[in-house]
Amino acid sequence: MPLFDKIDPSTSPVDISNEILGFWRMREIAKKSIRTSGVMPFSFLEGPPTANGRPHLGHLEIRTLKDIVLRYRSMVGFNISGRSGGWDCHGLPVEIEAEKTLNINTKKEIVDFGIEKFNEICRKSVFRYIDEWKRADEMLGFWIDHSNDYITMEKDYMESEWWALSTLFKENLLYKDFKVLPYCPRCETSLSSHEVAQGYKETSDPSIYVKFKLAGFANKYFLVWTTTPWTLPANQFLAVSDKLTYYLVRYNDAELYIAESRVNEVLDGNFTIIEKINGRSLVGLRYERPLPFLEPGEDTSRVVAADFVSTEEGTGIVHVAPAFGADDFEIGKREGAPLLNPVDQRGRFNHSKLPWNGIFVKDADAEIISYLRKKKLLLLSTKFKHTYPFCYRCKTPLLYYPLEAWFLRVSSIREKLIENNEKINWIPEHIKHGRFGNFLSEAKDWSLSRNRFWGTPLPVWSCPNGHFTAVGSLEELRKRSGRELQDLHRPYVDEITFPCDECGEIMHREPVVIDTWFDSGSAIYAAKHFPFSGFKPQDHIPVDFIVEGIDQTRGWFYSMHVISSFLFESNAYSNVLTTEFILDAKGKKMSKSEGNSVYALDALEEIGPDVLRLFFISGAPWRPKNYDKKIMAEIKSKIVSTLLNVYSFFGSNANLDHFTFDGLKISQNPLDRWIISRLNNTILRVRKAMDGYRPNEAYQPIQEFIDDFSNRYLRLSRRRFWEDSDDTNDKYQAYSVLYHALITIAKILAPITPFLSEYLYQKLKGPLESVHLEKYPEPVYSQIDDALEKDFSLASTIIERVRRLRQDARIKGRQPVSEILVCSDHRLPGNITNVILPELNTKTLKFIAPDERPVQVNIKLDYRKSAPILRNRLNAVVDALSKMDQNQILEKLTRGESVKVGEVVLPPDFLITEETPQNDYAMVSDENANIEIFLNRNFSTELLMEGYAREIIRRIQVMRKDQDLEYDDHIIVGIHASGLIREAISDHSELIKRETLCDDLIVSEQKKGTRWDIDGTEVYISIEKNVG
RNA sequence: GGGGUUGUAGCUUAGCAUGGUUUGAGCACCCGGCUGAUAACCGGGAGGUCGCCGGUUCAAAUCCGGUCAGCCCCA
Repeated sequence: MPLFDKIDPSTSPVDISNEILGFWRMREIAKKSIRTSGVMPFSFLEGPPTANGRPHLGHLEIRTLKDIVLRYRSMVGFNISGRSGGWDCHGLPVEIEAEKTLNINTKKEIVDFGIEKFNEICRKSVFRYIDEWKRADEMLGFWIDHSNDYITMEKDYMESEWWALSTLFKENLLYKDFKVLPYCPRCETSLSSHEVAQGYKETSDPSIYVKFKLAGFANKYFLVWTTTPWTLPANQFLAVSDKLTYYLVRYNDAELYIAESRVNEVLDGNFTIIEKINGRSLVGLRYERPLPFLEPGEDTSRVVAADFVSTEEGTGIVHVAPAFGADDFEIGKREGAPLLNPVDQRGRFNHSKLPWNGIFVKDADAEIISYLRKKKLLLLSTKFKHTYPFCYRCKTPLLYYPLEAWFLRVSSIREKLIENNEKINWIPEHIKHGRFGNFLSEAKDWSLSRNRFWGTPLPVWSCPNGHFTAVGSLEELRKRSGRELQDLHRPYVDEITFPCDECGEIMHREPVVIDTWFDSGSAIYAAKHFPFSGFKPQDHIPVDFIVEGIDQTRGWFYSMHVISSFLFESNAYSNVLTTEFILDAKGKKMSKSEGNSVYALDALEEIGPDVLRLFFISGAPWRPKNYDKKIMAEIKSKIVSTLLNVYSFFGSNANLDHFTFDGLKISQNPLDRWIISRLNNTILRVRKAMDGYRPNEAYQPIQEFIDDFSNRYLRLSRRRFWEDSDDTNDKYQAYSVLYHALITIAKILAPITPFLSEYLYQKLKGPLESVHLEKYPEPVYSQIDDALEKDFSLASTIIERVRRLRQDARIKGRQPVSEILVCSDHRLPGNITNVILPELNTKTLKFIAPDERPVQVNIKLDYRKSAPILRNRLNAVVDALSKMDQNQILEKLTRGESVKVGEVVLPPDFLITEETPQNDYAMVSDENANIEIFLNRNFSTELLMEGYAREIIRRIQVMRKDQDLEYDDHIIVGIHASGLIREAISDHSELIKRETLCDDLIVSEQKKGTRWDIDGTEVYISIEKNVG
């Protein structure tokens, strides 16, 4: 019974992962691995996805990085907490899906249908693809504990949020206010900045220049620009900048005020300047509103100063409608004007005095423009292309609309946010002070409430006298109302009322739900049901490590940071890794509509988890990656196949020799010492990368090691494993090194390619039940030998250069040569020379001093310098020069003396020296390594015959392979050949027999078997397995 | 319009915080070679104005300024 399984090196990575998946499941390795974790605490937090969409490649990347870091930390000896999943459940996107199912699209229809039933549909749709998510996690090898997931729509989770919200309310950090917010008139709700950001689109709007007549003047106007004519009925002020200069100009018989810097842009040349004044002087002037249908309130219709007035567009005079702009609203408030809002919540004019009553505001634009034209108050009307926000779900243009809403006073803790950000290790670094830091420094109050249905209800109750109470727990609710709630969602919570503490009136809940970003941002405490459980925030906040897509800088990264700063005065996480998108093979964004997106399960089934995981760390995760099948193939061949092949080589030979591993025995063989040194250096580099949360920096050292291991160490060591070596000790040591390196690379790779590593570990009969129960390899500094690694890099150079030499000299690699001479600063020790001798296929290799080099020096005239001076004496000098003693001239030249040639005296710089190898030698040099190599190209008949013998051996090996013989099958060979080759066969019959496991070599006269042509000689070879 | 980021061979990339020979590698391509593990390997060839312009310096892929292009975020 062989100890090490034979494997087919071309086994597909997908098959391997399937096999290992079964093994893990059967043995419950994941559980055991978590149980055997170390003692140092390390905490993680899963950013919760919404499972109403299918997982795709980008999710796999993020989950791979999570898994790599956690597996690594676990192997290094950390006790990981928070290794469970989480699901984000609430929000508009979920409601959209439910609306689609019901084929409805207004709030009224939802209410008519019934909030209870509607929310039930939402609840179900949230987990539509959860099985697919869990399947993808399993196939990817993401060891996350799904039995312990936190779910943001569960009672405990929501109760924790209630605690948080009531705490913030009591500290006056949660407040209700009337503000102008981006608002979707179709969905009838305000949108968060995050939601707005998703809906910007290029659009074309009217661009009109309107004349606002100065009160008390017949023909004097302010020229005002706007792209929203429908807001003009609600005009209450005009704003100018007191930092700008304005002109009063005469233009087409009217006098107009306009900013100096805009006059040429807006008016064609036919104007004359009447007056030049500072904006400050305009402040306080009164005007007549162009659409005077509505009562603007006392002390309005005058010019005010404002910072936001710019001269990049418009006229430097801005129309202010406080109801329809955030800046406008602030001015209205500042100037104490009553709010004038003639538009209802569905976006229609709702004032009977308006000619456009009942019309959707955007549709009224055209009519308003023609009204102004009729009144001769329109100077100019064109179209204007710009980006404008649309509702990301229903494509309706958003309005800025005054609403009552609940806010978190984020602006009040801006400093704290910035301070806490300093404690975070951002990877990549630039996000800290770039994208994230910039955002924090202008943090605005968080518009928290949504006038919707499927979300965490705001736990604030109010009474008719304007008193508010926030409820912080179910227990408190029970005490106040005497009722027990099983489900905190609407509509159940809406039914709960209780008397006001202050006035005794009945309190009703404020009928809003909260932004779902507050849900996910609450995960640090709500996932643990704080403060209703034993969870101690000081022990777990900040979380050590999170990783999500870079788009979360304004999403989850932000909401967690804000909430944690509010509630725990701490940063929420201390290390955060971000990822960029996975693009298609051509670098195009993946999208459903383009049909080029790749779903997680498809990729896992086609490519396999290990190759995908390697792909994700094959470059920086925070840079976009192209998902290209060619790259997958390269990764597979360079890493997966190579390792399988090394194992396959090891396994088959080790079995033949009945090898069992009994600890690493490093021989004096430099090859062994070298690869062990390389291995330890690799461990060092990989650990450094992993400790710094940069798994991508581990990729290259690992790949380089595997290359050295397979293509240098093993190639040069091969003979040690199969020859009936006299030195069984050396062979055993070689096996121990090969085994040790293999099992160590399996451990190094365990966090990265968990399946392949496990596969190798099992094949190698590792001591533990699973590689994932192992400790991560530690470098053994005494085994690192940098000088030796340098020697080997010189050895590699020599091998490469000699191959070049042979090629130039047309000497096959199989043909032994008598001598190779190397001239370099550094000489290799004899033991390393011996190692490379067979590879060079030379009888001797000598290191020589520069003066021992087999070169001859030719001294030549430098024509470029000498010809213009020697002119017609040139040929005579060249002739004389060639007849002189070259060595004598050389001596003079090295002393810097001139040389006399016949009658002519040549200064040293007229002569150039040129070295050429002596006749018998071919030469090559490598300037980088400062090395010259000479190969003696004379070879005796003896060497020639040895070469022929190797030609024969080679042919026989090919035939063995063609016949699928096992390594240890013995054969009988029959050969027909003539001439020198026939002689070579009989002279070297022992060599041929040994090399090919041939028991009997019969030289026959019959032309039997396969016909070969060796240097023009016909050779016939037949082989058969010796069964005897 | 503002901020961030990336730009090195057909593709994937290393080098860039600490400037220093001729920018290294892998894949793919062509020619040749090696091979009792290999879908592997080795040598050579072709392929780079290190996005572009300018500055600092004896010296710039690297530092500085500007600019162009892609991507992301914001308005």
